[in-house]
Amino acid sequence: MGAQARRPPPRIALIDGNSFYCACERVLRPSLEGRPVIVLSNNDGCAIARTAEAKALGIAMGAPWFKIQHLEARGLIAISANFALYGDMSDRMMRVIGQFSPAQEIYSIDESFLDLTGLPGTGRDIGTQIRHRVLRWVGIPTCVGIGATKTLAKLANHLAKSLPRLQGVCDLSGLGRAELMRAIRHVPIQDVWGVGRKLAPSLESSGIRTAADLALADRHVLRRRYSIMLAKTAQELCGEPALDWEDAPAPKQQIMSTRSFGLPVRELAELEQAVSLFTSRAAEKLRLQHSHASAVQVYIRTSRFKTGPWHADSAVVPLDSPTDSTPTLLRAALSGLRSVFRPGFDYAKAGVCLLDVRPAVPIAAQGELFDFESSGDAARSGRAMAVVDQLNQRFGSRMVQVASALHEADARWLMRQAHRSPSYTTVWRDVVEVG
DNA sequence: TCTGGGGTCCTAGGACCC
DNA sequence: TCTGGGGTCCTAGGACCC
Repeated sequence: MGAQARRPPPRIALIDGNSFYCACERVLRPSLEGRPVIVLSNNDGCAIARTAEAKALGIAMGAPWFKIQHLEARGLIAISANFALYGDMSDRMMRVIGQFSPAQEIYSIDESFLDLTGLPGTGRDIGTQIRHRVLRWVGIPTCVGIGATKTLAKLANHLAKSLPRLQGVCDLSGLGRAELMRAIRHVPIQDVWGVGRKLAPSLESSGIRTAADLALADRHVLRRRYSIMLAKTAQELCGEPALDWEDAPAPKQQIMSTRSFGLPVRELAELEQAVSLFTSRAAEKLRLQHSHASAVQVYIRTSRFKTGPWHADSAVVPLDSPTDSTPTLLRAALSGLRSVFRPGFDYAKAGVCLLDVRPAVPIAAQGELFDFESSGDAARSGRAMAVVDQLNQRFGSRMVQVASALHEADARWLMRQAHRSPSYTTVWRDVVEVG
């Protein structure tokens, strides 16, 4: 028990970028500093990131662009999303954060957990150092929340963001139970990680209105009336870990590629083009993680927002054996598409989802026993796919495509990106000019 | 004209078996 | 043939996350 008692208390940090996508744009265009900026989703549909100045204009997360466009007159700057840039900036930021601890879990493009347990220095000191280094080396402003569990780290991060006097760092680790409850008793229940827009009203009607209320609620009742996840959240809010630590990202179990269209699509031929492109993108992701899929799902749908004839359907096409071959996946996707397509509708969106994704096993160990001929095909197909992926990586992502996807420039269904900024860090011809 | 995309996990319910 | 219970597996759908 003696050794046990001296073990340092758990200390988990959550570091995330403030208005991350906007911050990435600002790194390369310093003139955006101090101005209201938003980043628009694919298709310039809605706001998916907002600077503090944009929030001050009253712009909500997810606000449709056509409803807020008039704010351009008041200085609002809108930028079409550039996910290649954000991914690149994310890699740099995560590497710098990873210098502070050997145990890092990258949770999303702009969020990273870091295990600070046993490291020298107070949480506040380490958090402040992280913020300064990321800002100086990468140019991204961050906030740091620290707690005994992941859920408390998330909550502390939320406090660090909302209380200016904390200067971007909030450390809830090392607090006694009573102090901890005092610290979280003003946090509304809907701000707790794992409580969303459906759960919040339901909990409120049972008298659970704050994070502290949830922490103190009866876990058996939570388990019975809601779910095991909510019971775990309550446990974590008390400082008792209930969620696992994931050092390496688990391979995806499903892989999607889907887009809304820039213009309504009526013709099967155009949908085939789009579905072909989505399938080849998804297949690339599949091969990147060295996996095979056993089924392909295709879906199409008309607009959720327009009145008029409505149609949405999806089909799952099982494959004879798991594969990563674009042509095989494509045949399945297109047959699925033909089975759900109905003429006479204005389709607004389509998507492809690879299902039952598992790590690839050696060709000899899969498929039909004694099926030498198809094994040979699989080997040839594997080599061809590797060449296609190499060419695409080297010369640009659409260099080599299945013929039915055609050239993007010919596709009228492609998304709008009216506010696109150059891909400074990822495309040579866009490398920033000094001026 | 104009409302994102990509994921995970849990649960309920049905099919099937003994 | 009917009834019942217990168990597993699978799938669809919901809720949540960023």
